[in-house]
Amino acid sequence: MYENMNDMQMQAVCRTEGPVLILAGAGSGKTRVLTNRAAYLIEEKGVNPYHIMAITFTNKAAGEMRERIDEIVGFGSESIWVSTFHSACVRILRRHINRIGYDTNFTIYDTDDQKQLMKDICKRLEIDTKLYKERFFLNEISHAKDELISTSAYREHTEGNFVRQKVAQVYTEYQQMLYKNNALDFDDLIMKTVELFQNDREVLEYYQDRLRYLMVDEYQDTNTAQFELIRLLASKYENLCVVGDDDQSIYKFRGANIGNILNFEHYFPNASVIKLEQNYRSTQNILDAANGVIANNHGRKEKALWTQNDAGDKVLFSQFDSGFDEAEFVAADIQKKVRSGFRYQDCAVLYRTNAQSRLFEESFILANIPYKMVGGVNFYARKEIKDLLCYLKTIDNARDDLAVRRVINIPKRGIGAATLAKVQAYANEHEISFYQALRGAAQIPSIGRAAAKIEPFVTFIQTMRSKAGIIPVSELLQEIIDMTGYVQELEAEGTDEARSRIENIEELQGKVLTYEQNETEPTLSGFLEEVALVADIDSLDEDQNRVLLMTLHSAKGLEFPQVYLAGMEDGLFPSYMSITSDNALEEIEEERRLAYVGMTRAMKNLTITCARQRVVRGQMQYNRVSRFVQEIPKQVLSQTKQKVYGSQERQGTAFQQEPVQSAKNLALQQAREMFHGKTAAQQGAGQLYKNPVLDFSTGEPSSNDIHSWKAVPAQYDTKQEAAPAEIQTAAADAQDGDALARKKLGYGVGDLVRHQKFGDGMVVKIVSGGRDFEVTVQFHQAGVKKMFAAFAKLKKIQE
DNA sequence: CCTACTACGCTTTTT
DNA sequence: GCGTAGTAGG
Repeated sequence: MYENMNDMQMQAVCRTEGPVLILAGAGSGKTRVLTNRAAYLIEEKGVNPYHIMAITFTNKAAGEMRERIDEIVGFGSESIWVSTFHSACVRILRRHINRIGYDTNFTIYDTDDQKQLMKDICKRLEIDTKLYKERFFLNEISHAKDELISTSAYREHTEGNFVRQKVAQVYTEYQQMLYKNNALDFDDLIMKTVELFQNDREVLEYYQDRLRYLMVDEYQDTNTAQFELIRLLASKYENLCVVGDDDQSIYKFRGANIGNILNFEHYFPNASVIKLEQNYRSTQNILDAANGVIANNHGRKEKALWTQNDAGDKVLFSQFDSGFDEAEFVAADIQKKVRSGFRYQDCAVLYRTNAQSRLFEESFILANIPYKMVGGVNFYARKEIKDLLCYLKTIDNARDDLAVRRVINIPKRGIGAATLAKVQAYANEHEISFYQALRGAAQIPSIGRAAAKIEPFVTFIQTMRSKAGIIPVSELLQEIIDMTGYVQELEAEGTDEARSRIENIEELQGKVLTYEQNETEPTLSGFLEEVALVADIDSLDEDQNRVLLMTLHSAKGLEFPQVYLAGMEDGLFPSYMSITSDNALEEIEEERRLAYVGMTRAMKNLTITCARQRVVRGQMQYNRVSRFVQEIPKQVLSQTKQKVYGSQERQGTAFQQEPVQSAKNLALQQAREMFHGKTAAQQGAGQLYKNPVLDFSTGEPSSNDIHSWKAVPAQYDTKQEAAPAEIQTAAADAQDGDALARKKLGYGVGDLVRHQKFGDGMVVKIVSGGRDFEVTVQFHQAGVKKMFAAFAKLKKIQE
C-alpha cells in the first residue's frame, strides 16, 4: 500500500508522533497521505483505532475519507472517528452540554432562523433596521464567536463606541433568546464545545485521552475557535497532524484565520513541517498557469509545485460579447468534448457567484446536456421544506418558540397576529415557553374564541409527540402532511410552482427514508441534526453522467478532466466588493487564491471564458478581462477571440428593452432563436467557420480582429439515412424501448408530454439505450427534439 | 383575519 | 429580476 508513494508522502505518513504540519499543494495526494497515515498508525504502530480522529470541513470529505480508510484498514477502521468540525461538536455537546447549563436536546438554528430571531430582537430593542440591518448584527456576532469573544468580553470593549455598545446589547439579548429557545447557532456549536472543554477538566481529559492522534484536513480554513478546539484536544499528547495549503485559503469571510497555518510552528515550536510539492493531477501547462497567478500573492509559504505529467494542451482563453455567447460556447464545447470521448461527468463549469448559473442552465437545457447544479438555494431553506421541518422541530423540542410560531397558522387556522401577541405576552409574564402558553390557552385573558382554534393544534402536537419515539420519522412526516393537508392544498392550487413544491416534499420524504436506512438507530432528533448540518455538495453522486455547475468555493477538493472557468472579468472575479474594499489588497489576494483553487481543479484541459457585457441584477455591465487572466504566463495561454452567430440581434434586443418580457423569457427566447438558426445552418456541422467579427457600435466588421473561428456543434449534425436493415433493428428497438418505457417512464409513443422549456409535444420514438432511454418528441412549438429521459424529466399530460 | 399588491433588498462565497 | 415581507383594503 505504500508502494506508490513518494519520499515526502512517506515521511508524512511515518511521522506519527508530535505536531506535524503538512503543506500539501493542490493535487499532491493529501487524502491518500491522510488515509495511509491512519492505516500506518493502526497496522505499524499498533494504535487502537479508537484513539484516532480525522476532522474535515464537509460531510462529503468525511464520507470519502471514511470509505478509503475502510478499504485499506482491515479491522477496526469503523472505530476511527471521522467527522466534520460541526458534527463532532454536536456529538460532544449532545452528551455533555448539560454541564454548562444547556439542555442536551438543543435545536440547531440555520441562517433563516437566526435572521428571524434577530428581527424579533431588533423590534423589541426598538432598533431601526433601516440604519442597522439584522444581517449586520448577525455578522458581528458571528465574527465575535469565531474569535471566541463572549458577550461579556464583547461588552468590555465598547467604551465610547455607540455602535459597538448597540452590538453588545443585541449580542447579549440574542444569546439569551437562543438559550431560552434551547437552541444553538452554527458558531455556537464550536464555541460552546470550547467553553465546555475550558470549564470542565473532566470532560476535556476524557476526550484528550480518547483522541490521542488527531488529523485535521483543510487546515488553512480553520478559524480561531476551531484552532482552540484542536489545541485543547491535542495539548496532552500533542500528536496533532494538520494538512493544508495556505494558497487555498478561501474562507476568510466566514472567519478562517490564515494565521493558523502560517504560524503553526510558532504555536508548536517542536513541529515538523513536510511539504508535498509533486502534483499528480494536472498537466504542466495548467500548473504553470496556476503558479503564475498565485505567485502574485505575498506572504505565502514558499512552495514549488511540479509535475511529471505531460505539458498537455495550452490553457484556452476566450472573451465573448455577452454572457449568452459565453454559455453557449461552453455548451457547444462540452458537446464537442463528449463526441471526442469524454463523458459529461468529466466536465465542470465553475463560476464566482451562483447567479451566473442560470445562463448555463438554459444553454444546457437547449443543448440537451445533462447537468447538475450544486449549491444555489439550499434545499432545506425552501418554504415548504422549512414548514414541515418546523413541525418536526416543534414535536422534537418544545422550547423552540421560533418553530412553533412558524407553523401555528399553517395551514390557516384563523390564528392571527393579535392572538399571537396575547399568547406571547402571557408566556413572557409567566416565564414559560410559547408552546406551554398555547397549551394553557384557555387561561389567557381576553383571548376569547381564539382558544378554541388553538386547541386542535396543541392536541395534534401532543399526539405526535407521544408517537415520536414509537413510529419512524417517515411515518411522522407522512402524518403531518396528511393532517395539515399540505400537499392536498398544493395539489388544489395546480400551478407549476405548486407542483415543484410537491416534488420537493417528496424529495424530503425520500431523504427521511434514506436516513432511516443508513442509520442503525434513527431518531427524530438525529434526522433534524443531520438536516441542519448538510451542505448541497455532500449529497453529490459523482457516478452520474452529467456536467457539474458550481461556485469555485463548492469545487474545493474536487477534480475534473475538463474545467471551464467562466466569468473571468474584473468586477465579477475578482468581485467588485473586493476591488472597492478598504483593504482591497488583502481581499484581492483571497480572490486570487480562489482563482488558484479553480484552475488547479483541472486535470487535462482548462478553459477560461469571460464576457464583454453581461446583465447583473437586471443591469447591463461592461467588464474588462480579469487581472488574473493577465497573470497567466503567455506561453501557456492560447487566446482566441470568439464570436457566435446571431449576437448582433441579441445585442439589439438587449438594448431596445421590451418591458413586457422578463429577462428570463428574453434570454430563453433568444436562445431559442439561436437554436433554430443553427438547425437551419446544419450543412456545415462539425467544421470550423470563419466569421467576420462585427464592431459592437457600428455593426461593421471591426478593424482589429477581422476573423474569428467558431466550431459549429455536431449536435446539429444531419444524421445519415439508415440502411434498410438498420431501419428494421431500429424499429424493433423502438418497440422494445416503448414497452419498457411505459413501465419505467410512465409514458410511451403517442403520449402527450410536457417539457420544462420546450412545452408540450407528442412522443414519436423511444429507444432503450442501456441505462437510459432516448426519447424523441415532436413539440408543438419547438419542433422535433431527441433527449435522454432521465435528464429531460418529461411529464405525461394525456394519453 | 385573510388576500392581494407593493416595496425592498439582494448577490461574493457557506459549515 | 426574483422572492419574500410588510401593508392596506376587504
